[in-house]
Amino acid sequence: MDSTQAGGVIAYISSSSSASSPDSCHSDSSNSSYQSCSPPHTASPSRRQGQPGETRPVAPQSRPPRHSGGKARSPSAAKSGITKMNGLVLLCKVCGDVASGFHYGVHACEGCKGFFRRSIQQNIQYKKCLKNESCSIMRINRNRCQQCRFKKCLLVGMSRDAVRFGRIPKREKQRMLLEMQNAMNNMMENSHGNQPLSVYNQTPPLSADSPSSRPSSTSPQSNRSESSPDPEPPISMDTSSDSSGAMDIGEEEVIGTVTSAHQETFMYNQDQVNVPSEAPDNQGHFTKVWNPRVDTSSTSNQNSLSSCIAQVPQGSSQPYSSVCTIQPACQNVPTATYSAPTCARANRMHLVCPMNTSPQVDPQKSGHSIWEEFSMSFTPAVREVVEFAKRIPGFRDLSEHDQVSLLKAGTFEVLVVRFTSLFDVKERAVTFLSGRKYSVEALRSMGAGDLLNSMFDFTEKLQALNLGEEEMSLFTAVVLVSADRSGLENVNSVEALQESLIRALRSLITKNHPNEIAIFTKLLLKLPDLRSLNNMHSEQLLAFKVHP
Amino acid sequence: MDSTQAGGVIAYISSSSSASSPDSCHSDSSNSSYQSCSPPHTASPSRRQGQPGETRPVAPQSRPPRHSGGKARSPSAAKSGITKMNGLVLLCKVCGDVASGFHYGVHACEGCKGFFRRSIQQNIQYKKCLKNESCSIMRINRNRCQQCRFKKCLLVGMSRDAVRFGRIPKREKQRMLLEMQNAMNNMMENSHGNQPLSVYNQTPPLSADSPSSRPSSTSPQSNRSESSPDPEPPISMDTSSDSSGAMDIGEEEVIGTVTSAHQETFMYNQDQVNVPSEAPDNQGHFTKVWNPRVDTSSTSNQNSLSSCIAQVPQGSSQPYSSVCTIQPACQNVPTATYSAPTCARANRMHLVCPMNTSPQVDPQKSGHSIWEEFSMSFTPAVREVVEFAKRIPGFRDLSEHDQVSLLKAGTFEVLVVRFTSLFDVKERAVTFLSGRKYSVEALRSMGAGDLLNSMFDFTEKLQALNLGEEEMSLFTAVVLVSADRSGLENVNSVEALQESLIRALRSLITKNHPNEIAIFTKLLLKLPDLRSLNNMHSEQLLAFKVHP
DNA sequence: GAATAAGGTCACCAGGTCAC
DNA sequence: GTGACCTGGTGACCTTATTC
Ligand SMILES: [Zn+2]
Ligand SMILES: [Zn+2]
Ligand SMILES: [Zn+2]
Ligand SMILES: [Zn+2]
Repeated sequence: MDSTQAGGVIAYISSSSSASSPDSCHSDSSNSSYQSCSPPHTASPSRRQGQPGETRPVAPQSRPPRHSGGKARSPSAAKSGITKMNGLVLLCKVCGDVASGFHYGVHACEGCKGFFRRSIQQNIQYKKCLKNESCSIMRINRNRCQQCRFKKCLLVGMSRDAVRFGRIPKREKQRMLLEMQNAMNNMMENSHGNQPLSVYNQTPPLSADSPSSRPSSTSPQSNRSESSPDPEPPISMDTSSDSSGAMDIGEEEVIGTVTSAHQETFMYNQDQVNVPSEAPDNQGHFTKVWNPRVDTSSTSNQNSLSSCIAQVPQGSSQPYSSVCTIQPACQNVPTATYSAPTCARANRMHLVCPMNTSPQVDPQKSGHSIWEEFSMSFTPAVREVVEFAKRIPGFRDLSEHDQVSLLKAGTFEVLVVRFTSLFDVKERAVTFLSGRKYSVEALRSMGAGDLLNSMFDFTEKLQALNLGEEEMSLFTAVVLVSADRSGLENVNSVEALQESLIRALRSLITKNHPNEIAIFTKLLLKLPDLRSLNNMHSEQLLAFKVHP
Repeated sequence: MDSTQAGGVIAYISSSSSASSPDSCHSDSSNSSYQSCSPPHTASPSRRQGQPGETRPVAPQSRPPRHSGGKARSPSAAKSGITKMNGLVLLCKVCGDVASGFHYGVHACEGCKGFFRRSIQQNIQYKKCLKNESCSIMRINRNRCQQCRFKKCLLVGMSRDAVRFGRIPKREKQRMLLEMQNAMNNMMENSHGNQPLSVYNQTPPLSADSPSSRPSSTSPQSNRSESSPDPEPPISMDTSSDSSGAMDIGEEEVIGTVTSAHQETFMYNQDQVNVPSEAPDNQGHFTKVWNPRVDTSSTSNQNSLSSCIAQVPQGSSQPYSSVCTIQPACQNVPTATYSAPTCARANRMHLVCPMNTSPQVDPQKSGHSIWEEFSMSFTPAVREVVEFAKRIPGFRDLSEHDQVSLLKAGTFEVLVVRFTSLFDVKERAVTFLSGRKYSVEALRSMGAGDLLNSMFDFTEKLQALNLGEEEMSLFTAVVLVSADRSGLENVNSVEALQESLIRALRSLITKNHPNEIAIFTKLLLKLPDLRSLNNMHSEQLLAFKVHP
């Protein structure tokens, strides 16, 4: 977007004038009439500060397609003054960068101002445009074609005789304000409608200007970058540093315990992706059928959870709703898909869930039975999660209520993580319970929707981190204790538990990937993604229940 | 990454020889230490003065041409200008050689700059890599595989769109310096061991020496010298040292830019909680209705938004729905509360939203008008968020679609963070638009539900971290780019952007709270909480719309 | 005197050159 | 082809002039 060319108007800035409350803005700042807080140490002597927007890039990695790189910052307006009116930041009418004032008759950035000055001072004749003399002029490409830039300057009205000296006449200021208001109102009006983007390119409200505006052109694009693309500088600071280095004794234990808990309660993991050619319906009830291995370790778990958790799978439909969907039903074949309940390819709503037996619905079955079957299919996995939770050091010390709450809220997220191995990123396919593998496209055509896509994306990114077993285990534990906390009785203890697990995870990663501590950060950033998946899932499930 | 070359910064150069200290090279005025030194005797006859190495007329002190003599630098950079800051030599991000400047968006050496230029000019198709397309690119072998070299260029972010002309903004420079120093210190401290670039430098083990020493810098940190124009005589010696590591230059800029963007686009902050006793209607359109105080500042904002974002908010109704709720309507009084729509204390559903004018509903109004009024009330704040987003370095480089998507998904979260100051944790009360403060209990009795509680909890935790303005700003930016990604066109660019912001945030926190890096982790863990709040909010909003 | 813009300065770069 | 060097800009800041 970059709206760039918008006419001159633009950007909202804040200006608070009243300073009533001292507190926050500590910065010094101040000049009243201008904006609010200013940057902290501004030392600059005589300038007003305010930094304009600059944009800078920094982009980490790039993707080749469009050059990734980065974009660049916006230059102008640096700190000096940016012109604004009541909080509005004006943009350069030529290139869309932040304007530094009213130059040669139009609001323009320092760059365009200088460019225009030079152009008229020395009677420069720029060399001909290499294209059609209609290059778009935006901040990032304004230096690519002088002829077109100059043309644009003239087009928007820059002229030596359009200069205005001295302070802005009050009257004019008022008029401007008014215009802006109108523009804004318009904006809002249309905004009622919906189409997001369309509006986007349309014009600038602002009056007159924007002559040239073509649609704006070209494309937005590009990405930024500047500096740091790399995955992380060798040393660098970072999170890990805080720990002093050495790993805490307790941490080792936590790591070990969590890891074995994970391994012993997770049977659907990678190695089993050997498609079992057949494996017809497997579950009868659930347990018995689904997996032999449950026994030993899994089965026996009942302890504290048993009481609590036992209920999870069983009781209120709630548990299901919060947890359910994802799940491969049988031990070797995970499944995965997801579709919007609304799809109804098959003439009937159907949850194309990755953990389902199959993405298709048997038209014969009644809605109720489908739902039931579906619910049961993931029960085993849910139980595994519960078992896993119980073995997380400290988890059982939480109140039963909180244990249940966390499980209700977090099981789905844990399952998503656990089933990472079930998604074949390379082939972009997912294996279902039936043992069949379906390509994402196929699933989409069957009605799978956003959730599936999102899960795929998530899985892909997670797999890309190439975590080891221990890391996966710890991460899984973190995911669980980081589940939604609303309704918890004792948030603090959960937080404490979370902290210890996080610490262990960090140490582990620091140890295993000394040069890529960013992995830790990336993992933490997966948490919000999981939360989103959880929500999408809940919504679909709800819809599914309503319209089976 | 391979080579690791630290991200750009780094290597201290030794110039022992006396000659000039790097500083000396500096030019006058700014003392910033970043400059480029140029070759000694410049042979070129006619140049404009400003050339590097030369003495400039005006400058207070002329800098003697430093000349090479003694420095031993590695290869390239010989005489030409090497960019350095206080003795730190920047390295090419592609090959690790000494960088000659910031080219195509990244610090690069002359070789890589030229190589990249040729690559993009003629649309060169290099022949396929003979190995795995993963050749490491270092100074000594950079010419061995063109395909991989070009790939590396793109990877580190070189792009025509990332070009930056003109001088480096002072403020950024300063920041950069500071960070470098810090980074260096850190590096020294912890790492003994690794030294990436060791190669280049000789090294000094560093320590203590003050590298840059001299006027400014002696110690790591601090001091910016803003004004002093180089008090120092040209000579001196300097620095040598090595090191590496370090923060990327871009980070400083990112921090500065985001911080000012935040400050300048946030008017509802703290200080304004002064209740405006009156403030009659000022605006004529919606504005008028919703809140008197909107006037001036708020009203006028149309600009940028209008153009750019105008579009953002506008499009689908979505924006509102996804964003809406939280908001103080007027510029000085924030409001905040939230209730479950389901409550219906007043006999009618009502969204007790913190950003609403009041927790109560006027029984006279129609559901529709209430909804409308409500929607409008937060318009200004939403607009501010949009404006803020636009100024996040790199945000505008995303596709329009993705910009809109992120804003739709993340505005609510950003607002929750922004309005942290509106919640009075001590008294457990929230101020509404009307200027009245309501205790949580009162709100609950009016129907506020879980969302309010959760928001309160969130706010409390966030406030407890005691973040400074810069940190809050960066965090806010991170929140936005970490919004739900489903539906994005180009997840990778968003991710890259997120990474750069995260990196900046981490550096900032590391700098400000060297002993509490856990703060960084805690902040990241706030993201899933925000996601949950967002979902609760959406649900309520949906319910509200369905049953106004 | 404060605000505000034209112009000047000069730190910095994209590109072009041309010995290797 | 490569990359050290130049040339021709570019634009962040600053100084000076003008107007309210
Ligand atoms: Zn411009
Ligand atoms: Zn052109
Ligand atoms: Zn290089
Ligand atoms: Zn190669």
